[in-house]
Amino acid sequence: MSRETLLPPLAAYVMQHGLADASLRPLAKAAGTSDRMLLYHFGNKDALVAALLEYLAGMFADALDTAFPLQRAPSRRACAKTVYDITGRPEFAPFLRVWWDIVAGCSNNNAAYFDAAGGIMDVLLDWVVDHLPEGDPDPQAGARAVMTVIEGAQMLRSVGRPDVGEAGLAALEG
Amino acid sequence: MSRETLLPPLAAYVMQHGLADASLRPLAKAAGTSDRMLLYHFGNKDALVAALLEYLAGMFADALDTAFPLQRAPSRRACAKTVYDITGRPEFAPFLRVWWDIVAGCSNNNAAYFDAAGGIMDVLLDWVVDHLPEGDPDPQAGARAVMTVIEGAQMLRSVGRPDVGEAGLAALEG
DNA sequence: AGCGCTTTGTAGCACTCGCTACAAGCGTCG
DNA sequence: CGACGCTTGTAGCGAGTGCTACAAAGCGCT
Repeated sequence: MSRETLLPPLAAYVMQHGLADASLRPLAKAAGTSDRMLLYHFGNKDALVAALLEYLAGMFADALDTAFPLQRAPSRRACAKTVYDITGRPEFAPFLRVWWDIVAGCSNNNAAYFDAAGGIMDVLLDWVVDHLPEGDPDPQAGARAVMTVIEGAQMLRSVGRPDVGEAGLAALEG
Repeated sequence: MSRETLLPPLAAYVMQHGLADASLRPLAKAAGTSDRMLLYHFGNKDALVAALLEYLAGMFADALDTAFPLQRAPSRRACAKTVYDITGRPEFAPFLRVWWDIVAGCSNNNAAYFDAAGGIMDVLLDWVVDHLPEGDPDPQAGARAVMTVIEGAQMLRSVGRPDVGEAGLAALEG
């Protein structure tokens, strides 16, 4: 048993139950150990969560690449719509649940969450840049515009107002 | 002492400490009572939270109207930028902290949070409709586009990537 | 005054939380 | 073999959780 062995089942548990109320004993049970051992391997809960966040960010990046490989979108709007649709698929729901826990943690000034969130956004931003149309006049600005609309639409979908976000997606120019 | 007397100090406490880890005893202390009395007046914690969410939604609507009265924006983009700037002011930070707790709660299938979030989004949507330029060709669609970008930009600001969201705001057409 | 109702205080329940003290098992190496 | 260090189990601590049992105030009513 090591961190590397422990992280996958721990991440699976978090994806199913959310990050906010993941406590040591249930986590340990999910990974087939005891809270005692989690603390032995990670030091304390904060370090565990930090390791978990990093691992989950990697999982998210992999999942994105698997779900939507190399091809470029025909337009900014199409790129945004594609990401929106992909992340709306059931297999992405656990990621979003964790994501909103992370965002909430950021607003409560949790440094680890803040770092993780920034990293995840950077990964997603790069990913969008690489999937923008070939001839986009300003891929950096384009990716930012696309990201903003995607995230807004995802949030609105999460709170039960998908129509609002989808109208926002449709209004994206380019 | 009644619900109406209790709610303001309770809401103040939640705005300062977040909704996620607000427990009965600290809440009661903030309101000058005991956990025993909170349960007496509200029945149980879920009902307390539901009442609190409703009260906070009202506070948010009032705060919006106070911060940005009746005038209309010259463009959709300006309208979005104004809301973004207003909600970036320090006095709105507590609302956003609570807001992300609510969104996270929605992703965890908490019905009370879901209802509150939907209501708040509807209020904000109506507010945006009323502040769009006079001659907007399609205020409903416009407000939705504006909302999507605002929320995306707010989220990106909350996780430490304000530049991304602001580029998104700048790319809003109209 | 005495009754009944609403409001309040004290104390406690059973539980979970993160974390730790202590010791037993374990394989490795001298 | 024995001693050592890495890994693990058991048990528990002190604090906090939502909630409840019980009783005592305060109040208006007849």
